[in-house]
Amino acid sequence: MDLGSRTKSVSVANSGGHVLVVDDDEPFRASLGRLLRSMGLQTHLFASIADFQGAELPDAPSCLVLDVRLPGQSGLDFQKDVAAKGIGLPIIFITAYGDIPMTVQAMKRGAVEFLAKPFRDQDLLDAVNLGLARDRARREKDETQIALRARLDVLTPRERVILFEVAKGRLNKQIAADIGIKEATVKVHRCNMMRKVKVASLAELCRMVDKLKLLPKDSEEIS
Amino acid sequence: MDLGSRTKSVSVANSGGHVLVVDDDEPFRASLGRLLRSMGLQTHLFASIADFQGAELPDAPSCLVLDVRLPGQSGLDFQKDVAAKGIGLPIIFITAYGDIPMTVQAMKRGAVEFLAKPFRDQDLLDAVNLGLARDRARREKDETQIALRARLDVLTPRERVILFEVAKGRLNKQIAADIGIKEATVKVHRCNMMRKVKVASLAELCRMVDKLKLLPKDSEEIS
DNA sequence: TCGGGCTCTAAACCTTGGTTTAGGTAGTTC
DNA sequence: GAACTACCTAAACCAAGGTTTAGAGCCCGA
Repeated sequence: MDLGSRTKSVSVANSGGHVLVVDDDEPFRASLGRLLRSMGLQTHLFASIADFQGAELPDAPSCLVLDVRLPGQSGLDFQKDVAAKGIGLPIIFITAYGDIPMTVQAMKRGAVEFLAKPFRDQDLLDAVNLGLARDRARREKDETQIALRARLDVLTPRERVILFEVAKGRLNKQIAADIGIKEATVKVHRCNMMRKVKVASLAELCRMVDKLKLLPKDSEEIS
Repeated sequence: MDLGSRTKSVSVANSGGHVLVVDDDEPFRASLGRLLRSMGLQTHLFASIADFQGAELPDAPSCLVLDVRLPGQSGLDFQKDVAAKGIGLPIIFITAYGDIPMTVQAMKRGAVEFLAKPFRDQDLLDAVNLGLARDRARREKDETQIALRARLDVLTPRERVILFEVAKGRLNKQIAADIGIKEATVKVHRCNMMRKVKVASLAELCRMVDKLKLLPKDSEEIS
């Protein structure tokens, strides 16, 4: 990336977002910050991973622009840590001294982009857009999951049991026999459960439960 | 990869599979073939993409080992073609003259691995195993889809309509009003439909339909 | 053109689900 | 300990789903 001489011919298509930059090269970092801010993005600049870790993550769609070679921990190791911590922050790597194995490793672990310096401004902005789009999707999914769990939280233990049995397609009388109560009672629990989780049909209930179950799953689109 | 001097210390963990190698370097190609065959894999060696395209794809879990730089079409362009044709064959790239943008592009498009020559035999075998595993999963998914479609094929038009309405959670009487027939008739179609698609409960039906719907979707696991 | 097969239609009958009402028990608060 | 709350239990009644049987229309090959 050439410092200075930013042109307005580049474009972003997102509706705001935060970009977290970790790079120990101050002039480069500042230049990157100017570019990103000029596109209406909010920037958070860090000189090291330690600095980054000390900071609070914005509660908004974000992505991380990370130099591979950093003092202390390498960017690739940090990527692994971030993934292990369950923080699904999309990462864009930039590097002056990259090689192919490094690139492959980063991409395999889900990096959005791996850019070798020097790169075109637009390439970075495209990557940032893609990263922010992914983070938006991830955040949406997380929120959906939280909302689903909230709906389950209002259920009593019995109702919860019956929810899962019903979602499996078992009959009231089968459920009743399993847990040793009368079918009439199962019906009551079932009715209350359906009201509490706010579903009108068995079909809706099944879809709700299935969405809930595939929590660990995460489908990635390839551009 | 060093020609000759193959050791048995390398390992594969798959239960057979086909590896399609496209590389214009004959000695290298042959050496690769020996390595793969020594691990119990079936090999198909091609000197060019044209040769590969003339051949028939094995109807078994397979993966493609592709030199990036080939006479005529480049390996990367070929990857795009293969993907566009809907052939989900996992691709492992090998190259002597790779760079980072090339690597990133290949990985973004779903390549299993991108190996720079020289590489360790085990790295290639690991990649082949991963590729074969992915292809096995893909083939299984395809087969599931075909089986699901076969179950729908035995339905009459009316039954098909009612299947989707029922799976949406609509009541018999609502369906009846929509399509202008008596509720009694809907019940009959519904009953026949459930028997034909071999599901015992509405829950099963919903899951069947939902699996069917996410045909274009393909979740990729990151290693 | 006549039977045979397939589809759509529908009524009758039975099973299952859904809702209301209500009693019982345990824990909590005042 | 009385009142309150939350939960589990269950019967009674009504609504919806499931199954069987059967007739009407249609196309096709004998």
